[in-house]
Amino acid sequence: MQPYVLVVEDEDALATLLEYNFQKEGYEVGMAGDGEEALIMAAERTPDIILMDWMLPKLSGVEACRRLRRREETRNTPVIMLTARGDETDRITGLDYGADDYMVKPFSIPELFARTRALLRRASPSLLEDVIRQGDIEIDTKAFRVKCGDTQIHLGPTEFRLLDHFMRHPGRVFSREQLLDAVWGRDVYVEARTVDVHIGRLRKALKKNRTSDPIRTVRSAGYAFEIAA
Amino acid sequence: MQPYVLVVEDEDALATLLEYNFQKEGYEVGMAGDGEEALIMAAERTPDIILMDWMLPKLSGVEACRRLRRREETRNTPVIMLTARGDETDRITGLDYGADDYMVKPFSIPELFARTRALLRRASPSLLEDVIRQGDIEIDTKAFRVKCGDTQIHLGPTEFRLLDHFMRHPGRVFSREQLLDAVWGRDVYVEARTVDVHIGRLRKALKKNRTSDPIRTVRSAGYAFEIAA
DNA sequence: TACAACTGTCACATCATTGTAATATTACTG
DNA sequence: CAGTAATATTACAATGATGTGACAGTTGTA
Repeated sequence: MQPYVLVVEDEDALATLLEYNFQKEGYEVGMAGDGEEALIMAAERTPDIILMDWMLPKLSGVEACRRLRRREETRNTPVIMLTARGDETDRITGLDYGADDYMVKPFSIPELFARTRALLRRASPSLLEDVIRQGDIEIDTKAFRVKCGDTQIHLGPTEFRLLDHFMRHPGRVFSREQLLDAVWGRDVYVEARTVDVHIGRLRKALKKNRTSDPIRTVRSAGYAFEIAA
Repeated sequence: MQPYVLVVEDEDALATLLEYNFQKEGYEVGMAGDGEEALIMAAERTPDIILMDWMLPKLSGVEACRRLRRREETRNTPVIMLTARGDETDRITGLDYGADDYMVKPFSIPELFARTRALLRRASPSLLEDVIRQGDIEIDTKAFRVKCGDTQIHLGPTEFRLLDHFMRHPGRVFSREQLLDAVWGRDVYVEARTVDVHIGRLRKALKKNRTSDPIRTVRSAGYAFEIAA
């Protein structure tokens, strides 16, 4: 689905500019104003990529970066540093503080997009993919279409997101709670059993054009998506 | 048709920037990192235009350019040279090495677009055609005319721009907000639901001469344009 | 000024989607 | 094989999103 970018920037004008542009570009955007907040937000929901100011209140960008690297979930999350001209340029260019790329302010937004995409492509290619295929099932996230074999099938929004999530993580088992988080959203209060119903709806929709069921029920654990080999 | 542009640039940052911007502008983009690769890629698929760095590994831009000129397919392919300030400026201005235009880094992307279009217009005008066709629907963006089958139909300005935007991005789903941005303009304050009304008007106008509705409603996501296959 | 074309907004009808609870079915345990 | 826990299925009411007609304001033109 949409990549989730965490923007850590204390300067309001730039923060708003980045938020606006990344949203427009189709990213989900989280905003943090200082290093501590950044760590908290990154813990709540692992970002797909992080843009971090070099100079931050409370906890500098470099230090925040280091701490992110110590956590399992964010160990490999790409980080782009945003630096003002002159911020210890030597060390920055060395990229030896744990960031994956850096940009010197003022920078061009398109170039930032370009680098963001480059890093995302490396770290989680499936996020940038518009068309995902698993066996004979294919979804186009730009066109919101699902093909099973060579016939289109129709899914409701929730079923579509559910299938999208499954197809980006084939084989992996997700608990109902994980699915609620990933597909419904963090702050949505919905019964866990509701997942069953949507799984059922998705299965029904897919069943029309195929014999085998690509969704495996893992008793007392959750569900997984896999195309029989 | 999308023009196919071959970008030959070894500096990663610039290469990515160019790739990104040209894709965004609606070009198909091929990337090569040095002169040899450029020749191979140009042989595989003849580009409509080439952007070539002056200084390249293995085979300089000038030499690559000469060799392209020797091949039948690429003899008349326009080439824009990208030069760093100071790269033998005298000769470059002479354009006696076979390129059709040149730009000195750092250059502005919009200007590069402008020159690219200018060269394309000269070399293969049909690529910049003002007429867009999808199935039996055809619009002439210069003359502001719309044909459905072989009868003219009349659209208001907003509906025309809406259709124009849809036809340039067939299949893709746009949210109301994206449509407002693209069709109404970024800083126009208009209710999102207004899009619905114009979609309705566009549908009504198109319906007169065709049975199927080319605009697909994607619930909770937006609208997409597509001609049934 | 009167008129026509166009636009944006609202109100209301309609329909798809959703979450839940109730019920049926299945898989595991001993 | 019975008993139990977990999952599947169904039905349904509430919700939310979309389609549509009407209307008033605007603009440009005869």
